[in-house]
Amino acid sequence: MSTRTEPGPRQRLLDAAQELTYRHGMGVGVDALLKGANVARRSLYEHFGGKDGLITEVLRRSAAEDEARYRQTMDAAGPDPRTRLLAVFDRIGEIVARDDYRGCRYLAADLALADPGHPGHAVTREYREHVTALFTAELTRLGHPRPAAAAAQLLLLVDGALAAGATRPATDPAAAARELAEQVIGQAPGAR
Amino acid sequence: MSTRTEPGPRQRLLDAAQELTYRHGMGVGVDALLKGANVARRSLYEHFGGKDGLITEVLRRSAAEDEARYRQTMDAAGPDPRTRLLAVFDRIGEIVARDDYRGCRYLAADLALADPGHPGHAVTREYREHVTALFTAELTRLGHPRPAAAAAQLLLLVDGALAAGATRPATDPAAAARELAEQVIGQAPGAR
DNA sequence: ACAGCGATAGACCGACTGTTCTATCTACGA
DNA sequence: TCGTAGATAGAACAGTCGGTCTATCGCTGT
Repeated sequence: MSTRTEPGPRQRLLDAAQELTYRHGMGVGVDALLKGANVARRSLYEHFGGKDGLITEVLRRSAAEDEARYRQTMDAAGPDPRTRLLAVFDRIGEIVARDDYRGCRYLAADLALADPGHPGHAVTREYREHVTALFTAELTRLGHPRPAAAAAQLLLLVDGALAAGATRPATDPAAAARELAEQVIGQAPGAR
Repeated sequence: MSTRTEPGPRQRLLDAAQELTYRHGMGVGVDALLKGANVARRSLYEHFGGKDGLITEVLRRSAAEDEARYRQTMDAAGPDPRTRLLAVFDRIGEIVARDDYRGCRYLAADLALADPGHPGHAVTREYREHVTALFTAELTRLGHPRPAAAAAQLLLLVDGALAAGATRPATDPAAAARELAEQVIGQAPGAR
């Protein structure tokens, strides 16, 4: 088994690609990825079969990370579903406020990957389903009359906040989304 | 002056680029644009100075068209500001339902045009300001207590609906956004 | 009739795309 | 100690990118 050693080429490649594809879009050149990871050209094709394979793997890893972040954000907010859901929007507020925020990686990927058959699309689709399921679970626990529909509305607010955060960050879109989220959640029986 | 004649190379180029950049993203090649417009290579550089110039001009024209469409959608909905604003979301519902819908052109442009100094960004920014102003005007007429903030929320809902429409059209995101828009608008004194 | 202008077709450019290849180096296990 | 696997550097591939250039065609106004 791997004794804790310095990250191998595969790991370095994923790290570099994760950052570079976000910062400069999916159009970054292979050369830039290799230089960023300090990795030989051959290693890329050995480990991922090509640029598309690398991108897909990056999306997969990012999705897993972000999904985990959603969970831990909600867990850190305590047991109340209402608080847990609103914490997501507070978190988004922090994210879009960072000056290195460049928009939602998954939306950008879907818009940039022209080929509808690109395996990356399946990853982003699944990611959104997982997040929706996360929301739905909280809303169900809350006794919301339409948990699925409300979860879709929350995801729409997330999308909107992330998009608005990329194009007009000064307007604090996460706060605006949070207000609306309160109303979505507030339809539950225990509403104040 | 120009007697009504067949559209010249400049017009053809704009038309073709408007469609191709939307369908295939900003990454479409110059050759594809030329072939799509049936125009000589030289004409592009004569009229627009290069691909970036063409793209910027396409964004400018699209923005003017879409802004006009917002106005006419609202005008067709009658004089009541509430009805006029909600009509926007009904219209968005039709747009995202079309099977050739490929997402919001302006968001895609901002995400794809990596260089923050690209003149296209100024166009999209101005476009969003105009639409926001349109919303603000209606909300003000309605006596909304926070017309600017509410307009920002409506634009966030528009962004969210357009983004969701691109990634999961089956969920009827425009309807979900419309519900929330009603609540935004409903904060005005004349609320039912 | 002819000059001039706008458009056309298409060769050509260097730079860069993703990919394949050879050759060399290094570390680990038998 | 030697062989092998994995990594390295880098040449080379065909293809495409955006952009420049030459040459020719066709229309218009004088």
